[in-house]
Amino acid sequence: MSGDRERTASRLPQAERRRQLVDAAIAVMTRDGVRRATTRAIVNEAGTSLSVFHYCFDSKQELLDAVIRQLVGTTVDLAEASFEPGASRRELIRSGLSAYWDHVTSHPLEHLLTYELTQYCLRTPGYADVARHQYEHYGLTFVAILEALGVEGRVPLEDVGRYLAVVVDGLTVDWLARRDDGQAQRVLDLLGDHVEQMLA
Amino acid sequence: MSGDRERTASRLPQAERRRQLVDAAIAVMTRDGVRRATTRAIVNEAGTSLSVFHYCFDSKQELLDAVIRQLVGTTVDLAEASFEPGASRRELIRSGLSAYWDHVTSHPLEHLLTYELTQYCLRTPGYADVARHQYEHYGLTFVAILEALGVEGRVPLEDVGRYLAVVVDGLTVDWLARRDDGQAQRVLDLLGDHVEQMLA
DNA sequence: GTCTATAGGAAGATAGAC
DNA sequence: GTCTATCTTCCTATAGAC
Repeated sequence: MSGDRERTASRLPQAERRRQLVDAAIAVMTRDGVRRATTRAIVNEAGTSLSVFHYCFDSKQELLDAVIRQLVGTTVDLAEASFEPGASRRELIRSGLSAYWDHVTSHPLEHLLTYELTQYCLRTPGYADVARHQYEHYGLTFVAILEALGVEGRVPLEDVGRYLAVVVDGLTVDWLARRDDGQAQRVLDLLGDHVEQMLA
Repeated sequence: MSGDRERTASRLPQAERRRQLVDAAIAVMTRDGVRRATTRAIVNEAGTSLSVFHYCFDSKQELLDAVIRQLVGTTVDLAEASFEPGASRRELIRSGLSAYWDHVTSHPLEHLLTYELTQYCLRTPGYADVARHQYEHYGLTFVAILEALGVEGRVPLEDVGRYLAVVVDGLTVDWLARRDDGQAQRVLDLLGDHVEQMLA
């Protein structure tokens, strides 16, 4: 009897509560921004109370750590999932950039959130390394994709991958501010050209 | 008598107090981040009191408006000042990028602040247009520089300028997070190559 | 494990004397 | 114009009953 999972929306195991609160935090942060993601707003989103929160997390900082850990991996996975091997190299890079860009334009607030968290880390003592690793990952992910394609050009892949990451990142910020789809597409086309040249 | 400017560090004209408070706000925001720039921290930096603050500004939001207005122009001016006409086109673009990059690496917190303010605008209802204009300016500034150089290539200058702005912006974020001077330089070199190609 | 109630502090903004 | 003192609100975190 005592081992039964009671699904009465209360008395959940701690691990599950933590997941629930992390998801709620991400939902609030995505929708309203980091600034407005107070513990009250988060527990309200999760449908629990302040004391449940502090039963699962010692502090808000501890929740933020969990949120960042969960989110940093997401963008990397997205990039990897966007570049499916298959067609010619030229087509592959274009379709990969296109798939990635579709995600940006259809989930703008999620991408805005990653920038907010990056800056939070850059402004919070002891969190600079988190931002560093995050951006290290971005570049290395593109390098890994290029390696998986078996390409090799006159420019070191390390730099081509970084170049890709930098342009995509800069274009995302620009698009979030201006929402100019047409010019974003033209910049992506130019980027595709340049990547191809570097790999030629 | 009554018209004399008394320089006793108090009883300054309102306009001067406002400038003083805006400068103090920028100093605090640059050093400690937007999050920690409370009105108390700002008036402390300026050496005044809370009531002086609210005598000059109706609200903190009004101060923020003044701060943003003052800062948006700065980056634009910086880009324009970096690209001095003179040498050959190739040399000019490289030296311009180099001068701009010198400013980024020697004033990292100032550039970090501009990103913080952009995100603040993107997350604050009614301020989306401020971020839009800010990024509009960045691209147009590079376009104006290219036009002043008298160049004209197969790619529309509008897109080349935007491409420049996007890459420089993305690279700045990347460098703020990773501080990899060597790779930043290599990305800038690649950017120089690509710009040249677009103008060829 | 979850609840209500509250401590304790920091934020933006204001009042009124000088 | 500037001062000290205070109001109000909202935050994170805790206490203690159930």
